[in-house]
Amino acid sequence: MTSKGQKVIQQWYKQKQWKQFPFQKEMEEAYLSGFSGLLNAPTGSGKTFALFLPFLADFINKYPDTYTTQKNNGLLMLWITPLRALTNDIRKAMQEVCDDIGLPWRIMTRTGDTSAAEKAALKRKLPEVLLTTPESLHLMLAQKEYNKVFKGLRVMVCDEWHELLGTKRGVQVELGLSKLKSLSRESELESKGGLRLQTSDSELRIWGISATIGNLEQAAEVLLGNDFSPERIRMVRAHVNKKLVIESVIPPNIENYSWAGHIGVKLLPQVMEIVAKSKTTLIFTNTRSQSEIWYHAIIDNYPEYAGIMAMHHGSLDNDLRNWVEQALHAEALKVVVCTSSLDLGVDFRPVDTVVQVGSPKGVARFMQRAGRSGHHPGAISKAYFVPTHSLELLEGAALKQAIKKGVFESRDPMLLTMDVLIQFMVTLAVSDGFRADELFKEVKTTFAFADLRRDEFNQLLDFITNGGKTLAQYDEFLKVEVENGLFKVNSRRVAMRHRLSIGTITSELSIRVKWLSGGSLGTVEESFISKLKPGNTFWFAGRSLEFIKVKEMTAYVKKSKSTKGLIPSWNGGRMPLSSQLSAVFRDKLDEVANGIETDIEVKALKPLFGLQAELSHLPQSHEFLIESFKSREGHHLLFYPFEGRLVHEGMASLLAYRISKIKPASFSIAMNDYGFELLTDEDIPIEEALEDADFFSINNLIDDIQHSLNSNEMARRRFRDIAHIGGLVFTGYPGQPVKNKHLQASTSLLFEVFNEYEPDNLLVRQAYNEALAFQLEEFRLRAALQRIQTQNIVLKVIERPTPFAFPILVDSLGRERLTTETMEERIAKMARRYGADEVADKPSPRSRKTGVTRKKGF
DNA sequence: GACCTGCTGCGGCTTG
Repeated sequence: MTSKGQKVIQQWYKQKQWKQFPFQKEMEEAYLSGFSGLLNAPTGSGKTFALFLPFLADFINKYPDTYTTQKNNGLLMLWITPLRALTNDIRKAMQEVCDDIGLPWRIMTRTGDTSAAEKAALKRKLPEVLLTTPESLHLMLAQKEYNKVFKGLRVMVCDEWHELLGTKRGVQVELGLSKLKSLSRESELESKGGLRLQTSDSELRIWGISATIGNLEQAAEVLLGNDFSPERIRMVRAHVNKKLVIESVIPPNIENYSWAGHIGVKLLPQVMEIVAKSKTTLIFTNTRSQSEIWYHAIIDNYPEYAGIMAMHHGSLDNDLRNWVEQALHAEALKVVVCTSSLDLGVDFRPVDTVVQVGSPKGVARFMQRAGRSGHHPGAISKAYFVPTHSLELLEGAALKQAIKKGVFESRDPMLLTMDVLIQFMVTLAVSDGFRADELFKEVKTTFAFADLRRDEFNQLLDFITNGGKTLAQYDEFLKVEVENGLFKVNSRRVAMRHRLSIGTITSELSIRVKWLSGGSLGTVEESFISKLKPGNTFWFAGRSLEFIKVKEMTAYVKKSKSTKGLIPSWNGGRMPLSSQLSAVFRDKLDEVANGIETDIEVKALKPLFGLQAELSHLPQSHEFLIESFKSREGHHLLFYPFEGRLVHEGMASLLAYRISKIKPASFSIAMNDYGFELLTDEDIPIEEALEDADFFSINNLIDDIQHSLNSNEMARRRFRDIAHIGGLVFTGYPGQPVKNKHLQASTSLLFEVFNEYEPDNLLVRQAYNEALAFQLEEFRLRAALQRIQTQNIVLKVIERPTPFAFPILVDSLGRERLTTETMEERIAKMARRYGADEVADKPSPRSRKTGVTRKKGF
């Protein structure tokens, strides 16, 4: 039997001359039967309509009168997206449907872009559907009488949930939802009449929309929370078979292609051939600096592209980025060089080709990017993989295989992030206040805080009211007052400061680059600008700029004619090769070692692998290769776990520590995504170390790690963000930021104080846990060690660097130094080498070049 | 024989 609502929708489809999406029926059935759940569908598959239309049908069925007589008030649907830009597009699409079927609804957005007038209008009369971001949702929860806004809510949708899951923004969504769920239950009890006639179906429904990830079931669990019974949950899968063609660009002369490097401009001619025969191409690079370099290289060598080429990355001014996006839409551009900044967002129909320069580091990321091309239903996505060094070409083969086998990375949800919870508690205290028992119960329904203990919760309560054990004497930290059991912020100043700092995204302070004549180009880092002298030229935003002066965090520039100049680099996150892609990469390597040569990438790499076998060994899956050689610089040991650079970093420090227990030594450490190197100026007793069954063991792992690297420093860095999110430091009023150094110093000081006087402080504990989980990838490190223990160790003494070793030896910038020797021993050793007088001024050439200090990030 | 990495995302304006 077809309901009235369904009929209206079907008519709409007919009017549009659209076919129903294949998963539309299933989605409709699930929604109309009152389920909550997760819709697994890629972007561009019509997922917005798939959810919005059943929602409309459901409404029309239940309130046919309202549908025709416009008698409706209040928010019915809340739609959360991770991107401001998405809200506008979706709003338009929804409004069109409503207008088409004659439903007099208002669809509105509420983000940081929303003007004060619009916000006022929103308050005066609530729209039926509101599109927003996690941050804006929390800002609404920080308003007085927010319960009135949300009490009639029927459905919450979280779009692009895979993007938020696994982040603190995701936890923010979980917490916000828990509040809305409990509001819905309250109003259910109160409601008599109005729109909430039938209690049975008035319960809040929650739907997530997610691209395919490795843990979809868990994604649904996290979104819905622990109080959702499984029989009310549905998973709807779109099964949209998007045709994807992947091609690796093979360097013409593989013998001469560089063994190391990350830029890849050597293959510019091949890439430009692809660009020439495509309509519109996106060239994805891994770093902002790399996109500047590529843009520069294209303009230099293919000047005819001036005017039809653009660049897009996160440090460019918003106006510029918006212009690029519009120009893409309008088919005014032939090629855009970009970073992940174009991973998501508005659909760019004209794009028919995607080029990925360098390793995409993960299967999902590559799929996402490839999907930016051929965005019409039924169109083919075409993606090219461009290796930046020889061995990386094998990743091309691995990517193809992973996609064929349907391997996807998981997004692990974050747990017990106390900083986010503190912020949420103060948010509620700022608006209408909260009661401890009720809030504890609500918070426990979230996946993130399912294991939160009451004593921990009490610690947080104490923290926001009394500053905890440590900060009790500072007024600054006494934010929340308790009146008759109600936790509430009474100070207007505290409330305002809190609203100013809602959110979980923290960022480094940067220098804005502006023309002398006004107009902003974007931002660069302070460290880059400090390298420049007035009159120097640098390249940024695709232009040659002359640096004039710095004033109030702004670098002023004017146009330069010089074709040479520094290109800025930015310090961003370090993405390791994902464990899934690493695993397929090892499989491919095993095929190579067994002489299987079906992939064109493997065929092309034959000379390289031949040389590796000749100079050393090609490890099969049951083997673990270690290479050892001596040079002027000292004794080198190279290990190849193929587990991504973060794991290698931890493993390198760990093994260095374990070796140094046999014989004290100072190690220099270098690593890439495939392996790592230990270097010391004395003989390393590696055979002896390998005989010890505990060398690769996970016994005492945490202990040994804490001895081997500066976990304090790692936690301190993590603590900076935590303190920020937890509201322990104030970053200043908009437009007049607190100087970064002050912020750095005060979080550092707080960390010291806590560490010393309150080591069980929840935020400090969180800092150590985060360092372990995200900086060291402890879980993966364990798994890798366990795997290695089952493998046969193949130790090869080599004469000269192998194709495997070379890129690591080159990767000296990430070199770290681990010292277990006493200072006297080191001085004595250097004295023996240089003669006593010179010791003080002459470090070894290697360490001068690479720096003894740890790289930023640690 | 030859090199030199590190992404994205949001929000807020006036008080002490």
